[in-house]
Amino acid sequence: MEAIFEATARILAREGRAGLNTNRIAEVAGVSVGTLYGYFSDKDAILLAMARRELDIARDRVAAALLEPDPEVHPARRAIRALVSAYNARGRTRRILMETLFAHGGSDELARPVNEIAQVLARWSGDILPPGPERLSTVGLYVLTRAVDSVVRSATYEAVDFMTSREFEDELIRLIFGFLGWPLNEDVQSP
Amino acid sequence: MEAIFEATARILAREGRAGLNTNRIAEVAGVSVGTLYGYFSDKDAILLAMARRELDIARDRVAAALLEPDPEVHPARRAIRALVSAYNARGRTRRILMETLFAHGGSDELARPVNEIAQVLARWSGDILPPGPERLSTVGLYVLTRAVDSVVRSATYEAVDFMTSREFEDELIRLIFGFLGWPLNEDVQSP
Amino acid sequence: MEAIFEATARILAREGRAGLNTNRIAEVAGVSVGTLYGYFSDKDAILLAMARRELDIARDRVAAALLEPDPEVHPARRAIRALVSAYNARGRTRRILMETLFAHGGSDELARPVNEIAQVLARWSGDILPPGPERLSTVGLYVLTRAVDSVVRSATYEAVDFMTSREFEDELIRLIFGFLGWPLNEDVQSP
Amino acid sequence: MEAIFEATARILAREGRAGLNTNRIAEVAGVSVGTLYGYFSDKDAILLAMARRELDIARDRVAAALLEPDPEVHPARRAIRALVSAYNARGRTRRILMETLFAHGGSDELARPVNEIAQVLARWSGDILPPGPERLSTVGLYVLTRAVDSVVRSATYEAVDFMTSREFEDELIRLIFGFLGWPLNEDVQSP
DNA sequence: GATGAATGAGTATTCATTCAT
DNA sequence: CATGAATGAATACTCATTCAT
Repeated sequence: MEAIFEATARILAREGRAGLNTNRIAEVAGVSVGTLYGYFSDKDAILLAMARRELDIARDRVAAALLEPDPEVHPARRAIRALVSAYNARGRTRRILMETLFAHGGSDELARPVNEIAQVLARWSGDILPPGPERLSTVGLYVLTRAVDSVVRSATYEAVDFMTSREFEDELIRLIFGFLGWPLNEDVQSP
Repeated sequence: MEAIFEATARILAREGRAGLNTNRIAEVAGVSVGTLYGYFSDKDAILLAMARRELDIARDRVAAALLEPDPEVHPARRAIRALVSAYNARGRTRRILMETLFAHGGSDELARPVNEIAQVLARWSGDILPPGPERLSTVGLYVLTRAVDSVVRSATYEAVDFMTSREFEDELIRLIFGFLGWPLNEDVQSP
Repeated sequence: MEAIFEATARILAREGRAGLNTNRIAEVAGVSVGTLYGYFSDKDAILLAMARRELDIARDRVAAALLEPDPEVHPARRAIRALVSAYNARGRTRRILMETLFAHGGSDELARPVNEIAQVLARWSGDILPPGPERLSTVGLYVLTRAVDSVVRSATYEAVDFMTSREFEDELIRLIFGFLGWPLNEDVQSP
Repeated sequence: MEAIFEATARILAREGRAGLNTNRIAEVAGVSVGTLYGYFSDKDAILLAMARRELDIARDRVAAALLEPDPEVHPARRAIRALVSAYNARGRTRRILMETLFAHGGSDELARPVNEIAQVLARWSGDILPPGPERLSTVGLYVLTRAVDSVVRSATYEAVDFMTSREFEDELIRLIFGFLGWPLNEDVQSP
């Protein structure tokens, strides 16, 4: 039930995890507690389902941004923008959802979307990266993807004011290009 | 009371946040609940105090590593090692503590130690970084410090097996050097 | 609906009263809750109807056993066998049904079948009992019928291993004959 | 806590099992729910503890009655009186307690006090019973003790009006003496 | 200071029952 | 007649916190 997700998100955003209880969710969603338990086995099941959906949405957006054929903007920049906008929406709610998923042993699930992006990149890097020892190892891919993902995440949670600024974007580009050993000017003109 | 911290850490590590309650802490610490409330105003006050202590310890270690005059190992590598070892200890407990601090609006506090390290670096960069546009802006410093800190944090939470490997260290070095535009060979010989 | 009775009995036998709920009954019976409420006004109505049916069946069997013209086996022994076999089937289910009936103020109903048997005996005793003070008073009849009924019931609930043994039968015969002042040898040869 | 037992008994007597809930018990007992859970692990733990106590009390009274050296009244009659008076008090409450104990698999416990009385009788019967085949077998003892116990129990639950009458007592005596093959006149003069 | 028995507000969850389709 | 999604009152149990000893 979309209404239940909506209600949960609203409560989480307004009052945090402490203000969240099943009766409240039902009330805000405009359904009865019974109905709620008809759709979800558990209080946590709601949070978990939301977390997974959130994760999938972000992954899809980033993947789409990467693959989208826009010659004007460098794919890395497009991916960063998608990531920032995904994280920027529902910051607090998102954070609680991810914590819940994590607390339920979902480290794998949390990591999966990032890994899936990493795979897209890996398949890609053959065509784009200069040959040689610079080829990304598993650990290298890990460091790169986590770095980008977590810097954006941190910025969300700390609610920094430069979150959507061009400068933040540029520094992230520098992080990626620097790591890959690419010359920066290649992207400099991107709008 | 150190016993209280010890007990809290033990419970957190063994059973997670769900298994933590004041009566339990008191019991494990070998004191009475009353005593516990003599030292801490609140249940969360315990967690908060622990979180802050944890944060300070990590910051001190990283700062010490940076400043320590060991010509053999590059300061960046020393800092990374300090960071990894700080995060590697008491992973789960640490995570819960930080979440609690965060949930209490302590984003600033969570960010402070990283910022303090950033300041050490900033003061430093004048001497080390080549002059020019590469000078780190505030945002640049933010991205660099968060990137390193959060990659290590992620690796802890995901319990990756290469956590203490040389390769992981090297990739982090690559992340830093690449971002700063430093040539990698400078550090290659570090033991 | 026979299916409903069947389902209820099965659930009761397998999981006891705690596992019994209307949705479950409907599911196991292969009908919808709505249908269930078409046949019974109430959850308890199901149990009550079952209890009454169970009671009637046992009474009929015992009465039939008493009246059946088998010169080989003494009527008392036949009645005991009928009683034991009635109680022996669906022990747990039966017990819960009777408790429910009782809880609904059905002491009278619970007692009725036993009283009806008592009446059969009373009509009979004129022909069989020796005249005199030994004639059974109301209270006497009560004690005799309850004694036999409840000893068998206890044996069911306690699941004693001699439930269907000849010895148990003999001791019950001794209880009856002794109470009535009949000489035991009269029955001794019964197969 | 005696107050908790008292409250539970009162509620059970007035409103039956349906009206019994932990908050209510606490309220009536004049304590808080928390306190209640300090003394009992569970709602059922209260009922169970009460049931066991009730059982012990009845057993002690009957045993005492049997052993008490009153030459005026026959021991069997004294035991019956003790039993009737034990069952007569708190009929409904008692019934619910025993059902609970039974439902928790306590058939053994329910049977124990009766068996203990049976043992008292067994040790005794050597001195009193005429020698010969009339010696009570295990099954015989079972039938006798259950018969007496359950007739009285039935009378309680059905709330018969002759519960405390001399006639009921006499018929129970007849049940016992008849079963044992004792002549009835032996007890006829008992007051 | 230390103790720990007592408190009671708070919450997840169940399940008999209804009624629009 | 049958269905089964929706209802929501009811209830066992937890645990942070207090305060008389």
